[in-house]
Amino acid sequence: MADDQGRRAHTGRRRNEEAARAILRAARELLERGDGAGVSVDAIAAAAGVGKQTIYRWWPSKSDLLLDALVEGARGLAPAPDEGDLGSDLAAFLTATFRGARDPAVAAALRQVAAEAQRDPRAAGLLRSFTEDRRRVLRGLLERAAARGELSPAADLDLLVDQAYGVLWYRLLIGHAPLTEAAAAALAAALARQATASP
Amino acid sequence: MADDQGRRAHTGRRRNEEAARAILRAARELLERGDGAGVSVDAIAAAAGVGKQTIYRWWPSKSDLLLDALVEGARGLAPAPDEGDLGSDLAAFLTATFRGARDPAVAAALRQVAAEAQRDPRAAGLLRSFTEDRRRVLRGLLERAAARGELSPAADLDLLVDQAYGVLWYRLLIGHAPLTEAAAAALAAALARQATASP
Amino acid sequence: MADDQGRRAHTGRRRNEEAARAILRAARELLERGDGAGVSVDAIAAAAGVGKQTIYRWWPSKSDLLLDALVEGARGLAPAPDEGDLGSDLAAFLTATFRGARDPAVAAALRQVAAEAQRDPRAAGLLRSFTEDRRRVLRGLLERAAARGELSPAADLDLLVDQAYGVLWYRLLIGHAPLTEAAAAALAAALARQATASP
Amino acid sequence: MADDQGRRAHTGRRRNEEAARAILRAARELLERGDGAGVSVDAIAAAAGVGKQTIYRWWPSKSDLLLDALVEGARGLAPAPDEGDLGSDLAAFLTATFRGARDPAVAAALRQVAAEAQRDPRAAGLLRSFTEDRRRVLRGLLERAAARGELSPAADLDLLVDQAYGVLWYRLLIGHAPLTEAAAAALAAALARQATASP
DNA sequence: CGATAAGCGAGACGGTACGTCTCGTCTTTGA
DNA sequence: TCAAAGACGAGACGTACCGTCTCGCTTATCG
Repeated sequence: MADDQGRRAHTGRRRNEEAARAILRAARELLERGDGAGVSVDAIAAAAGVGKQTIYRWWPSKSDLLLDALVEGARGLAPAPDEGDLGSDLAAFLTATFRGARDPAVAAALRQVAAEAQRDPRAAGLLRSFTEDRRRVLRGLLERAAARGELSPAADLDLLVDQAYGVLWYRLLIGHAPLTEAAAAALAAALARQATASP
Repeated sequence: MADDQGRRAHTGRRRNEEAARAILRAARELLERGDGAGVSVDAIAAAAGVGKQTIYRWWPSKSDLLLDALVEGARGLAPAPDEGDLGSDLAAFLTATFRGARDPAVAAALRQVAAEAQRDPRAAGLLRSFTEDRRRVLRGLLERAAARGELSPAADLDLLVDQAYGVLWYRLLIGHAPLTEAAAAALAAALARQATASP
Repeated sequence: MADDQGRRAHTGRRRNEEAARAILRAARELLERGDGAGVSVDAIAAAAGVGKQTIYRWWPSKSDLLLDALVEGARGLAPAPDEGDLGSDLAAFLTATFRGARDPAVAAALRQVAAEAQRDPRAAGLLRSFTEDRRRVLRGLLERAAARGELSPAADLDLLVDQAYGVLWYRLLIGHAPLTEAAAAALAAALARQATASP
Repeated sequence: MADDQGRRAHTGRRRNEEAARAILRAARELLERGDGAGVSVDAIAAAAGVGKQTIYRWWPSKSDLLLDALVEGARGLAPAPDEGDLGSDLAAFLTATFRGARDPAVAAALRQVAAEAQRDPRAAGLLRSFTEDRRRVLRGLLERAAARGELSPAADLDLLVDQAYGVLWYRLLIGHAPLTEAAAAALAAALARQATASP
């Protein structure tokens, strides 16, 4: 399906990065296409023109692959702006983050990985470290605002982070409301108000 | 596994409520026991001493069963207090809600159902309506506070609800932090501050 | 309501003999068709319109299935004649036996099972007991001749059996010469001569 | 596994005979060790401390390698004696042949190659020419006896050869009886009797 | 004597088949 | 007359091999 014209060149005993890329691309395409249908490893392998073992050589399980496909898609999504103002920084960050998660392939991958994580401890670990990383970025943004004295002393940074990503995941997984930019802006404003309000 | 001593009595052509209860009980036990291992319908049927068809007679799919097991466990958890004060109402509600979701069987069921919902549209619908119901309760609480004039005109009730349940689900599914009562209280205070702060 | 040509009727909790028959039939057809190509379980399942698990429910491994397909095909091949004369009894038996083994499906099954038996101890056991059974029939024929005093006292019945089946298997597996009826007759005559010759 | 002390010296652009020998040795060791388990090319390569390609450079397929390992082991086993007497010549030849095939590595190789031959036409061809060669030796022995006038005019030389090797292969592949020297002697005597008996 | 040719260990690659697992549907049979 | 028992079709999972390919190295041979 992916690259029909021309076989991939072998790379001998070295990992074939092109094959790895084809796998990730196929994974993302299938995630995007099949709406939550559940993507099979066989399908990914076939779409990438790859033996199944080549997938399992580099990714210990389907979850790892999906997470990588997701990270690939989410690359560069969260630059963590620093404009000197909590409100605008938050708005910029959450808007970008929501926009990234709105990408169909990214959204599908996030959802599938989250689903795997509920069954497979290994997937849970992967997802945990992925989210940990994202949390740290947002927390850094908040810490800079705190250092500038913008936040009320009562503000709980971790709880703020939980609220921001909580809304994201909640909407993503339940699907009761879209991840619009307006929603991101409203959430940013609300969190800024909460963080600056005196107790 | 479940009811060793004594066979269940047949009830003729009427639904055997005792069997249904045994199924739910077995489901909850397996959810609780198998830490995220993924519970199979066959396992539930065997544990309940029940034919698989008896399960599918009353629940159209595994997700429906798990959701019922969950609701069974969560029964009465959300009384939506009305004490006349936003802060204490929110604290009471969130504390009770977090406590309910902390129950191992309830947590496991929520996680499994959420996982199913990412693949199966039917499960997604079920989860959606389940959460919709919970959202409505919390929104009612907020609306009453608004009617009492406690909220800033800028407060976005739906967004507040998303923040509250977002934190719950986010912690539940990612597992980076526990659903303690302290967390519930802190969240309640933060949301109250946000809702009452002037823009 | 075993309706339209094609679908098999379910048999509920009982083994579906029709499905088993379809599996054996498909196995024999594929054995016959694919000249030694090696028949896959998936192919058999697909050809029989059956889930793979249904095969593995009744046959613990591919070898068992192939052996059954073979026995099915070889049914009634070895009536062990008793006409009161060693020469004609042997000729009749070997001719019938060779004719049976000349059937493409039977030959293919024999060869495949023999191949499996060289790797898989379980298959080896199966093949052993299959051949044991055939040996016993031929040995009975020889014993009756011995009881009639037709054999030299020096005749070694087991060795005669080994010679007869040895030629069969040797030709079958190496393929250097066909299992013609003339060959069976010549072998019968040679063995009779050997068995009756005085040391 | 094979050569622990010291790496093999490179031979530059010349074929490294030592590597070839290590491969054959590893193959024979694994055949002997793994009781019918089925020896993989990867395992042989690893045991010989050799790249897989080095195997495929010199042997076009696994069967070729196994057959070579076998021939290596069976070297000099079949001198085709000529003592001027059918009985003793046959006994000497069959005893030596059975003894050779009793060697665990030789037996395993013969069995594995025979197994391959049932699936792979190339392996079938190899096995065929290997057996053809052995047949010719035994047939030569018989022809000399015939030239000496020892055989009955009714004797069918090819059928005698088939019986001798048939018993060998039959016992080897089915495993119902061992390839003892006593069996070889008995077989030789029986075949001599058959060949000399008047019709 | 330096360039070149080939063998070598290593191991990734595309493929095929294996045997296991679970889902949701179906029918029989035991109480 | 139900419901337990469990077989069934479907299809994904992760593993084991096969025979091919390329890399980076080493050594003999040839210009």
